[in-house]
Amino acid sequence: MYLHYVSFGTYGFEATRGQLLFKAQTNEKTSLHQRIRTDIERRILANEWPPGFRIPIEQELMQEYRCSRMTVNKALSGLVAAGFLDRRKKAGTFVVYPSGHHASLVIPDIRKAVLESGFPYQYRMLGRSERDGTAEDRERMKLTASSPLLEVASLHYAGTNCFAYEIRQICLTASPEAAQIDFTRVPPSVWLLTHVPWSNAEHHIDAVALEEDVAGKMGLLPGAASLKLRRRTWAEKGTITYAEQYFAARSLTLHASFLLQARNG
Amino acid sequence: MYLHYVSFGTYGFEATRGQLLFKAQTNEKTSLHQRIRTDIERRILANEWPPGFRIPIEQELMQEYRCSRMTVNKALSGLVAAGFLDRRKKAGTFVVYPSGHHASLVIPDIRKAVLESGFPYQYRMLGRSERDGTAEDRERMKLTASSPLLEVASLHYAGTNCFAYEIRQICLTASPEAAQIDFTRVPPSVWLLTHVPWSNAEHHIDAVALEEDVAGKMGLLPGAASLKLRRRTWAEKGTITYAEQYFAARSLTLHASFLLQARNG
DNA sequence: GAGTGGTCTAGACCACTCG
DNA sequence: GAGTGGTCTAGACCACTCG
Repeated sequence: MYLHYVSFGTYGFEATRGQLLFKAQTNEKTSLHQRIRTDIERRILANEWPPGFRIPIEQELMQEYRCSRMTVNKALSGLVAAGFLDRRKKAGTFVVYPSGHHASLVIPDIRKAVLESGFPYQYRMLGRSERDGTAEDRERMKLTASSPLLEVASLHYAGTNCFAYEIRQICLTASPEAAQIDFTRVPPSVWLLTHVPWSNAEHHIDAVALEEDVAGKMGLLPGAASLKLRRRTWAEKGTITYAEQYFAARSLTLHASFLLQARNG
Repeated sequence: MYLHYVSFGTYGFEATRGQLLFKAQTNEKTSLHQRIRTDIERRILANEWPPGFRIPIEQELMQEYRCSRMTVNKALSGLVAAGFLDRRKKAGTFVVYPSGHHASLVIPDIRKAVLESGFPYQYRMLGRSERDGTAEDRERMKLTASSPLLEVASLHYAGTNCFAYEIRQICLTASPEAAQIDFTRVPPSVWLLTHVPWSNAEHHIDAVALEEDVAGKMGLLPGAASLKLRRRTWAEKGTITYAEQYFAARSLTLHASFLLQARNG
């Protein structure tokens, strides 16, 4: 029964679908479960199977696509993970009602963002201090215990213009080696990325009017519009670092595209 | 060989791991492939298997976890989709070097965002017009052909404060019914969400200083900081709508959390 | 009770790509 | 050439939940 898709019949609706899928296969070398998934996704996006619609059960799809249950199941599981379908035992498989928008956001590396804008990148450390974490620090870093922190303030330039101001706290309990690093030469983000390679992050984005001290450091007027990014980064052992970055208005645009994942709920 | 995990031995490293996995199973009723996935993910996050590391081949993992190849494969495929692993035939399976940050962003429904802030929500349409799309419209809406557009400007209030100003174009070729809708009563976003339920979207986020006309409509001073969201929405047949939304500074914060999907690249 | 999905197995053939 | 992953099958047992 291998290469079963070659032996599709040529009459009836199911045969037609089979033919179409086979053509797609010869062109793109996609796997059968992938083609089934794409086909069902297309029906949903074209509103042929609208939200709330109960799609055929696995047994019927097995017949339509002439394949085993595991293959249909793989396609449907992907569509569940992608938020298109909801499956309930006994009840069946339903097209999800979309709610709100979810998107996949690329949080740019500042250096990369500057270079992509066509300007030379320059980094300058403004200040560095070690101190014990305050209650406020523990709150925003979600630390359970007090910890010494390393605080680094820095500026990032695109050519002669200030691109971003950054103030960052690094938890020295989680990353004691950070105390030894010369952050006048290496931006903390770069060192952290190579030092703590696998981590989770949580971001908050809003627009603010710059306060006088930050505006002064950035060479902008107080009250200037700025995109503010707050990021907490953590790994297995807890929070590693918390950073606040201020971008001059229009210097940075975040792009977020449609995200299949987590679309339901 | 069903319930094979009950019959794990009690000596040696593999047996120990089996025991741990079994315990997790009895507590949480998670499936075997899910437990394998979580276990490998933990090893990666704990840097036990650092970036670049070649993890054991499927045959070895089958032995370690005492299961079939399909089960191991399902776990590993999930980790590939999540961006943790990279698989190459003959070469093996490797832990990915993370590059940049990706996050899952929730794009809030304005009405929902206002109500969640604890204020009553109010909507007011400012203007409505039909016109032919200009070259600029076609550019930002990515329309291939000229089309009549419906343009709706509106304000969204949180209590007595302006929460957002929105200007939206709806492609009347894609959604001719929109011409008949009374948008003084229904916000376009609400009508579109129920009318065109499955669609894709692309967002751009930046901070701007409000220009005089927009600031005036929002009851703010010119130059005030604002989070600007541009969204293009499309489905099978092409672009449906393009919207620009201005949020008063600090009225809206976007939250983006770590996204496993698409972390590599 | 019975329909439906969730998961797992043992085995198979194959494609890719490293060396 | 050979190691490794990619995919698919046919069948099985089971859990959930609808009615």
